Amino acid sequence: MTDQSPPEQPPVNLPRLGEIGLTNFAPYLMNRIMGRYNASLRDEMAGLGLTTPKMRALAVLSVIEGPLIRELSVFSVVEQSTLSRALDQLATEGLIRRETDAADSRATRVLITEAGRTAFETLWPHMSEAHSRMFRGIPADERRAFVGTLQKMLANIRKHEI
Amino acid sequence: MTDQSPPEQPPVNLPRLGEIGLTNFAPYLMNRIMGRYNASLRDEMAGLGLTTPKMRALAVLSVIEGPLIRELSVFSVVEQSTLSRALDQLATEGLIRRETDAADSRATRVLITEAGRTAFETLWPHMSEAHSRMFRGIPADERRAFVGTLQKMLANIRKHEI
DNA sequence: CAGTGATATTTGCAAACGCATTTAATTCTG
DNA sequence: CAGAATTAAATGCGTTTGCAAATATCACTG
Repeated sequence: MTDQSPPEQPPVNLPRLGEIGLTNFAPYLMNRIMGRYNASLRDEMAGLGLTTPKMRALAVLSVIEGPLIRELSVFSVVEQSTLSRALDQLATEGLIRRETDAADSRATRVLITEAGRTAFETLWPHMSEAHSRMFRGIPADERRAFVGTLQKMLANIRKHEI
Repeated sequence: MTDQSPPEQPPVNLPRLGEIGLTNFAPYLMNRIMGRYNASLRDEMAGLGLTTPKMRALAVLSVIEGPLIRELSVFSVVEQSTLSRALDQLATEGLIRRETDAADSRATRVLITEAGRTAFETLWPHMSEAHSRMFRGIPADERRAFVGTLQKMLANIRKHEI
């Protein structure tokens, strides 16, 4: 696998990570912030018998009605086989139910149950609080700009996604 | 542990996630973007025999000289026991070496080797490219503002950290 | 419309993970 | 300064993860 046609970039010297500095490198900062955010929710989730994949599925399902599992996998950022097993558990606990798609019997749609909504609503205040903590002291217009940039970034990376 | 003095917020009705909308909720967007970013690096890393924790450790070590394992755990956003085992592998492969701290013989400092630097430098162009892709079409001043906000956010959540 | 290739989901399995505990060393306290 | 409490790192162990393969269904092609 020899790289036989380098796109347009001439072999310029890339700035090194050390020159940029860790704390100026957006992916590093984002990983670090999200690591903390996710960790801060884990305790709360554990108390509700939820894991990160289960919680993410519930969160998406609280907003999107009856997606296919493959779609849910993208939206919830959970690998599909992991999601499949998370859904097994959620179904056993009565928080979601699976329903074969009417038009394509290979496909499965996922529906949140009332119990599922309730579970997510129990968790939501904690997510909301973690969110507020993260943005503490950051003015509304800066928050808006930040989210706007995130949306552009998502558009950039989802080119070949859903 | 009863919350005995709610800060300033009266028990207002929290806006629901559905009202905010997934794609306006920063943590969701950040998780989704970083999920893609990390996944896009995984193939490259696999080819080099690296996993996410190993890569993160190397990345930090390429910038920070000889941190304690506990510090490296925070900087690299890898759980300490996971990091301990990742370092075992990196040491076996000759990419880092551990050195007992001179002043405290409980503690261990981690040093990157030349081979480690080389390995990271092989990966760096791909990280850099994933970074560029993420920010494609976003002007420099918007990027700067974005990173500025991230830095504030990190400061908010690291209150009780390093 | 049989056969080949794609697509949706699940499952087998080995590796990775993270919590809790252990081991080792340091610091604090009376 | 002995003993208790704390801190750093490693390890035991059950669970989770994610890749690859299997299963089931659908779409396309000659």
